[in-house]
Amino acid sequence: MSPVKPRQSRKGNREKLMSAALELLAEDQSGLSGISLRRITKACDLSPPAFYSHFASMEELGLALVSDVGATLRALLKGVRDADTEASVVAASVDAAFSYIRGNESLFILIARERAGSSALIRAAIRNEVRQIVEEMASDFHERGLFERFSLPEKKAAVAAVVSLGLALIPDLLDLSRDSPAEGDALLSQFEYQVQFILS
Amino acid sequence: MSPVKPRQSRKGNREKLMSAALELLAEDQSGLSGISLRRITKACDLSPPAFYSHFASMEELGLALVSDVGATLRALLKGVRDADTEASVVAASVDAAFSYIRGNESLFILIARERAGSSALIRAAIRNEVRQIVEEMASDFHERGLFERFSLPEKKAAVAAVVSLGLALIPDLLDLSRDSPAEGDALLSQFEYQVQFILS
DNA sequence: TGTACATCAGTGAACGCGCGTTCACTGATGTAC
DNA sequence: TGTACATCAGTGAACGCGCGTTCACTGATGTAC
Repeated sequence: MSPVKPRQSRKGNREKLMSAALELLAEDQSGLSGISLRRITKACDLSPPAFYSHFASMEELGLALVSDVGATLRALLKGVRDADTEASVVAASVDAAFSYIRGNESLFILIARERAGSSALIRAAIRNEVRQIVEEMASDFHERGLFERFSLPEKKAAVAAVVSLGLALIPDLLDLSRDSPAEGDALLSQFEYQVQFILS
Repeated sequence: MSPVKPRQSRKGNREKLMSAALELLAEDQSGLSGISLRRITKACDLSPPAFYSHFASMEELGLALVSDVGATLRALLKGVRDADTEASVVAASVDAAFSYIRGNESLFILIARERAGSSALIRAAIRNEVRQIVEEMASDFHERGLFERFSLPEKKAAVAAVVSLGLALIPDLLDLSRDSPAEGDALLSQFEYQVQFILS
């Protein structure tokens, strides 16, 4: 009966802010520049100024999110690369990446959207994460003698192409499969064609 | 000496609004959701409410811009397809598209950014323009007997891949070549590799 | 273990700002007579 | 050609709103004694 006193807790609020931002990002479909500091703090039951105890700006929060996603995705892809025929590596990577995407849509909405988004710093951070993933995969293939018909720079170009196509696929996939799963499937099978073309 | 009376002119203001929006979009790098109705009208020496004489909302202006860019680009690519060997068609299309991009950066910043942007309607419109371009090019190749090792759906997938990679290239190219032309060139030559891979 | 203290993540109130949108209006433009 | 008129793209003033950010402050938390 007494009015609820919201009792300030001081643990894990940085993480709460980050995941609230991700949720808002997915709910709205507005990009980082469309969700406000005030909405994020409200979603965490914090006062607006509390934000500044953890981040100097929304951009800094965005950078933190990008670095999280990059680390997670890199770990995921590394784990999947123990297959040792070309076909199985490709299939496993694509499968893993996409099932992860399905389960963590909001992370990828962030990446896909901010890759061409409004903050130059965030664009650069995403570019770096992607480049890192591409370099790791290409070197890995190189060392393990896969795709030997490609030189190392060719391997990088090929992996970069697949990753870029995959990223570009995300917004379309989310949009289309919302009201027509069939169109989503068509998109996916077109993607499979494209991967085949690239990896000869 | 007398204070300038801004004399309302009633001609071509719709177009002025559209090109002011494009300019702001390129100056800022903030996406459609980052430029305001008020800034657009101010750039045209119009009062804010004048906007509503031409568009019901910013989104409607965005749709008009997308349709303009699509029409222009389609015309451009059609003009370039009279080359009749595979290599020359590819080279001419890539050249034409990229020199056009260099000269009309703001149009492509719009497309590249709003492709994954905040308005579902605009994303759908861009998807349609891109799809149309892809279909036209693929059918055209088909009729003229180019790339016969590909079936029609394969041709579409291949063209779609090239276009998608090209669009994804734009923000990176603009960002990187700003302070390091060398990196921009590296990106372009990687793109050439990728086009070769896809078209076997 | 208990107490004093420093730290610093939290608070609410307040600010000025630019925003989209409405309203009643004005006067330039093109058309009909 | 000149005049009366309808249309409708323009105007300035006003609105309420959510925003980021500042400020002086409070009180939970962990550490040193």
